[in-house]
Amino acid sequence: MNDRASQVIDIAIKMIREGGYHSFSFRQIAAELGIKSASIHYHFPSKEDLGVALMKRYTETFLEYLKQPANQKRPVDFYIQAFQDSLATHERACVCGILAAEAGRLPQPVLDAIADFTEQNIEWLEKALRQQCTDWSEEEVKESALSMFSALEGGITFAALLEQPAHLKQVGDWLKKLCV
Amino acid sequence: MNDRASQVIDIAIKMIREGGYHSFSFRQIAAELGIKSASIHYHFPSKEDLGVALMKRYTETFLEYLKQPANQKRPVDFYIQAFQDSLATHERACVCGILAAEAGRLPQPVLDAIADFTEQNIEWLEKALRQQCTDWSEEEVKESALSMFSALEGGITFAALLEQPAHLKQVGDWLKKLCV
DNA sequence: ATAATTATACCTATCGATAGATAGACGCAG
DNA sequence: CTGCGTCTATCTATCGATAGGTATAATTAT
Repeated sequence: MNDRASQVIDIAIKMIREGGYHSFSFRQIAAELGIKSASIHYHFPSKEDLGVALMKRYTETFLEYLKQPANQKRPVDFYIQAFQDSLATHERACVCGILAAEAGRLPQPVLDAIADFTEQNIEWLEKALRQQCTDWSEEEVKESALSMFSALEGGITFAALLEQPAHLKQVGDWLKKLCV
Repeated sequence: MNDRASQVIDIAIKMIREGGYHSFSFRQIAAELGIKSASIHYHFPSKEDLGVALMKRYTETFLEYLKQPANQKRPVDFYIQAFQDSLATHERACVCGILAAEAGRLPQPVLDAIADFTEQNIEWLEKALRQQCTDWSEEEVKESALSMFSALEGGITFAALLEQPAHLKQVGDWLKKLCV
């Protein structure tokens, strides 16, 4: 992955945060880079290819962020904080949640990449819950991981919509209370 | 609101469920009705007008549904069931959640209509929680209403994405356990 | 009661903008 | 001199929106 391709992905992700998959175009990305749209087709033959590449990078980046040492003690709290940090930085919802909402109009390979992000996040949360809530049953862990992920995705989406980071903070605090 | 305008809204809502605000066009709706796109502009001068009208109808319909007598005993459980019913019927996420994900590219009046749906839902949930969990503090009620709404919106979005209604059911069951 | 007017609901045709995508040429670095 | 990265130029398709016309129904005025 060379620099240019990486720049293209950066801008595409930024644009997806603004309004989803159908809100970024090769022309707009090219314009921002000072090149032509045909040059982007050189790096990513189709929009679908760019969509998949972008989702893979997004997943990698997010999982990499979660590896920070700060998560050692209370990993669930750290995970919740990651959502709040993302909202604070970008003032927008999670790319995965945004794309998930467009499911019916996305190419299958992109859908697969989104599902992969979801799966990996829930797995990470399950591990975190096993570590932080040692007395929980395996069933409790699995159900909670799924539910917490849903709550955070919904929370960040509506916090971004209403331009109220406090909305997500309340959801986060509420979730933290549940794992004592 | 005459028949034709109502039919237009029906189809637009159906198409939004498939892929959001930018996935329905006047032409496609017209084609499905056997008329021309210009005729839809007669009923709704701009796409923004249609978007607002559609969100208002969606909000009304949903709140009307919640008035069913079945909600008397355990209104929170009934609210959760409403999301599962919607997923079972349409096999798609909530129109409000879908549009919320596109926030950055939606006309302000449409955003306002979405925010209105959100606000009314959370208020409904607060009332339901006061009724069902009589020993909760007002702060608990408010935080829980917000969080439950977020969890259900996130849950239905990802359940639709993964084509796994069980995902939403798990979130619902998890939420029900929290209000004993 | 009849004529004139207005409203309704659609039509055809077209606009400018934008989308994703492709073909073929150019310059430059190794 | 080969090939990577970019260019120009263009294609087809679709978008929201508008102008202007038509036929029918309802309303109003004479």
